[in-house]
Amino acid sequence: MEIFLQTTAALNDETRIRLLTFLDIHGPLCVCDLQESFGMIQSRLSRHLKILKEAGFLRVERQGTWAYYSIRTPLDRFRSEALAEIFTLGIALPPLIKQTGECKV
Amino acid sequence: MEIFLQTTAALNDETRIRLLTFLDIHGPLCVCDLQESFGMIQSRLSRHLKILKEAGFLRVERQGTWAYYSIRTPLDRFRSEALAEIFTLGIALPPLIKQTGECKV
DNA sequence: TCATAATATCAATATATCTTGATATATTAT
DNA sequence: ATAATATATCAAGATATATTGATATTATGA
Repeated sequence: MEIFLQTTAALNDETRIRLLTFLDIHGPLCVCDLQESFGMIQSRLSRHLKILKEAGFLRVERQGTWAYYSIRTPLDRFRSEALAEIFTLGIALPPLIKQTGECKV
Repeated sequence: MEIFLQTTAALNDETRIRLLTFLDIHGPLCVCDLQESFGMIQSRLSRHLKILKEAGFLRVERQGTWAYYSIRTPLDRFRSEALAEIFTLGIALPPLIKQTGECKV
């Protein structure tokens, strides 16, 4: 029950839905890329990414000080069906702003 | 987006998860049956049933003063996958206490 | 080691959701 | 119409979650 509610809680937030679709489209991105693209402050992003990771949607690859987030594969049936459902919604996303080596955000 | 969040919000509550599984197992039940079985006060049940109905999980058949709630069929892929996921959790449920005609709850 | 940059966590406030008790609505029987 | 029953809704307090700004942690390079 607990793990299921963790999953549904993760899905029950507009910011996290947008992050999931964005990461699914644009592949592994570091926090500062997302920060620039979404115009959000870092602590807010970090919190939402942690929730999505702990709910089993994301994986993190650390490269030095950077943390690259991407959709975890393979996803189980429920999570991948949720992701598929999200894609039918036609959510408007910001353009990707990718940092070139040095971030300084 | 709004409809999706309505669905995830409905799934993001332990009481509603238990109601969903219970209704899936025991078919159409009126509020007073659920009230007796779960030992919950009526207003609480009514509220949760409304949320599940508006999120597309339940349908209601009115028969006189009784309102019979059951799982809506057919469910779309996301909702039925959610229901399937719930069943893998092995949630403990109360025994069904069915009213015999007159309710008086 | 020290400075800098990227990310994570904490504390406080704001917002949303759940529960309860009271009240309202609707249907049936007298 | 009145009374009784089943269900729905409302208002208030309790609990949980989101956002923000500040601080802590971690890794890199001088």
